[in-house]
Amino acid sequence: MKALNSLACNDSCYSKPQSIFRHLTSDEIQKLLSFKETFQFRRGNVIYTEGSRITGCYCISSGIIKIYKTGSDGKEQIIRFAKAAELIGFRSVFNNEAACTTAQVLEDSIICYIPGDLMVQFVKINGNFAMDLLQLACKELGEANSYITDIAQKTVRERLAEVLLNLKDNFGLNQVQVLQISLTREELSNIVGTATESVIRLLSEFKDDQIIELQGRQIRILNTAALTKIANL
Amino acid sequence: MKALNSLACNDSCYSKPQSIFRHLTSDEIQKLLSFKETFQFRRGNVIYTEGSRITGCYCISSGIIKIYKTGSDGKEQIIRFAKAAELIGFRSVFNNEAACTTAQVLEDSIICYIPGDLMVQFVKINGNFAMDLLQLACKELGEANSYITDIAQKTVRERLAEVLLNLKDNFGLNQVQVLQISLTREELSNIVGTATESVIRLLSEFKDDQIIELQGRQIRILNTAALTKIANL
DNA sequence: CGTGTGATTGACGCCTGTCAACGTCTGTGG
DNA sequence: CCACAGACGTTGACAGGCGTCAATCACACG
Repeated sequence: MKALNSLACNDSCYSKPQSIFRHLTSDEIQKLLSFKETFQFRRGNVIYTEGSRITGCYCISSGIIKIYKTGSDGKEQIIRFAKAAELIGFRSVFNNEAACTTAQVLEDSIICYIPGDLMVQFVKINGNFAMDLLQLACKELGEANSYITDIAQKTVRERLAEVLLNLKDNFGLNQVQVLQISLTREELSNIVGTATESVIRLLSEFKDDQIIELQGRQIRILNTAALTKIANL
Repeated sequence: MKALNSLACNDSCYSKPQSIFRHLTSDEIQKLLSFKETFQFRRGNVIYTEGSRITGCYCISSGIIKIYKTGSDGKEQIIRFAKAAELIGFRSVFNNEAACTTAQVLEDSIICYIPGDLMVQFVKINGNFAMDLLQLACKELGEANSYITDIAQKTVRERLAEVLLNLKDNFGLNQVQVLQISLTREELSNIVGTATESVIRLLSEFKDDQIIELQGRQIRILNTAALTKIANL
């Protein structure tokens, strides 16, 4: 992890229309700029660890982060990913609790740290910002609820298909239909909630059925419709 | 469902220290009182249905509500319960989306309806209220994340033990250690995320091991320590 | 008393987790 | 330049947890 001059963070944190900070006034933006710190992280770096106290939120300027919980037997469960312009760590800040997840860098990232008391201050004085944060929390809550239902009721096969579709929606495909996120088989299994071997076997089946192509960690999606059908959406 | 004179709702909605409305000013409380409507619901009544538009939140004055999602094969997945002084429906209101869950009455309830635009208005003008709501959403988010990890990684046996412990913490035991919430075996299975028959078999095993006693839907918890051990917490 | 809902038990088999062995690739150090 | 270690991926064997189907029982209610 390396501290950077704040200017190194492009303005994706606060000026883009989908930014969580879009409703701050220009005075508040100035304050944000003067307090935030920008860091560079490399693959594998841990931003915060489950159980640790965190004193602020992190806004992703670039890169990809995985957010996971560690189960009682030590196995990771990936809860979600975060990419550019997304905010992480706010749950612990607002609840004033230790982090309940670990945030680890999947692809080299530039990340802005925003002190928690500043976030709280903005919530209290800027109703529109409060609404945006509330909406963000509620959006994640809705996604979590769907996730619970899926994991509880669907087979591993269905869930893997759904995960591939979600990754496609979140990270897109390149010109040759390859998923624009690189995950190990183990990480895939930690999203689906299954054993690594099961993921490998199912991916092979999908390949045999010409639904996907595999080349190391590159996954080329050939037949979205088939995946949708398998996912039982 | 029967409309009641507002006075029929005791003041648990807004005056108790743990109420979500505890930080409203007296002016705002007056406004809340003039806009809220109070209804009586009976077991089985549906407060709102997945997919429907809801125009406000509901604050439980008394009774117990189950919140569930319906999976693609029609099976219910119970996400959580709500009891006195708890707020439901706020996710849809703030995100301005259709409800993603169904709320159904388990035990006869008195419930206050609060128009959504009033909630939004309070969030925007009262920073402390906004913080409380944000904390509520974040608290549920943290619980949902734990739930995801448990369902993904634990066995049905572990999850059932954990569910019994959670029910004990949420609804308590009476003088003779009987859980103070009455659920069908199917509802239990819809929390755990398993088949009804599996719940029945595991409950019988717990009974054989003298961990619980069963009498119809009454579950008497004899050995909390054993449950904790089984739950692998 | 018939009907319906919920609870229970047994039989059966498949999905899926676990264990083990082996192959592949990359980076490191001698 | 090669050997080796270590991480990751793959495949096979195997068992058992758990879902499904079916039959029966218990109980409440009109």
